[in-house]
Amino acid sequence: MKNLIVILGPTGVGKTDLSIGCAERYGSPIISCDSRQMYNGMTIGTAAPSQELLSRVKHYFIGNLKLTDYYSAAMFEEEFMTLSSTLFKEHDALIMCGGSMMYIDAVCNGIDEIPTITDEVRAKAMSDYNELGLEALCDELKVCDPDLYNTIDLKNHKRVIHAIEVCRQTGRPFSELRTNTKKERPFNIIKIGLNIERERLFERISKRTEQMIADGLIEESKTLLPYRNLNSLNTVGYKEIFAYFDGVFTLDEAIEKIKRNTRVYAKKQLTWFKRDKSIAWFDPSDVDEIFKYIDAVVG
RNA sequence: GGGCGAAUACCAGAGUGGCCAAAUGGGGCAGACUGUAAAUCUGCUGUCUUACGACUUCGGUGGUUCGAAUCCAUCUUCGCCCA
Repeated sequence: MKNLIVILGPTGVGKTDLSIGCAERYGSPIISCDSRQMYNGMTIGTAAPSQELLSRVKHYFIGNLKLTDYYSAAMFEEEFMTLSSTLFKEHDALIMCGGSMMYIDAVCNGIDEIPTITDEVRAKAMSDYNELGLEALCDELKVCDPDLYNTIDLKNHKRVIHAIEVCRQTGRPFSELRTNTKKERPFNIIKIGLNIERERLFERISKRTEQMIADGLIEESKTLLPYRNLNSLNTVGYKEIFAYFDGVFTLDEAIEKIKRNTRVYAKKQLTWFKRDKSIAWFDPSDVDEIFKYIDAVVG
């Protein structure tokens, strides 16, 4: 049986360093699982692996998308499955590393088959939301998918809009498309969760943010400014700098906001991961212990 | 030395006799999550494990009042003004 070693954890905990060590030990490339590092041109702000690391170990899904590309967890699942089936021919173990919770789950558990929404349906739903309001969409959902209406977070417009899009496009209730089943994978999954004391994590986040500024985050943001309205740039690190360009924040304020929003993101990641009982947690500095744990499974 | 103004929960800041454990924002904490997820959304945030409940708060002290964060006296600190 092949093994997928998943290295996950909150942002800034030290996943990249460990992934390099693991990759070299198990002779695997690294399959990144980071929804923002996939975009080309966002390297400083997303703390993407350095050029040096990239040349040392083969990485997938780093800078492979254009800022304008549409992408989703389901697409990642599909691409991952294709890629891994190829790579497993030559490797017994593969390393996947990243903190995008939903992408990790899409790979490990699968995600239901839902048609990609067409531009027309999407635009119509968006304009309905803007003109008629969230309540109107909720009313529509109540009729076309009562089950979902009763369980969905009706205050979360993104979810409601998407539900409406699916119902309209398929002519069927969104909830019917949800199978609630975990997909079988042709490989074992070993989840290594990395975490450290919160205070230390926040300290690292703070330092890393300062480093990003020193490394040229502002210059990088300048080149990305024309794309600021794209979803890819709705990303911690860039939006705050854009606000600084706008004069909304001073630079210091923007930096503080980045640190704070990164902390919030890290906490959100931990909230998500906490639910997953299949994760084995380690301190990233306990490398020997981590290797021991993986060796016991991989053999 | 004299005059005026301010003091509110972690911070900022509303409230100027009962509807006030006290608006709002920030921050903090917790949570949700099946298609742009580093997104989006929710709850809690004086104490009492839970409260439709109880108890302690609005610089200190003392008073007025059935009732005070709100009124009076006085003290302390801070800011401004006249010396």
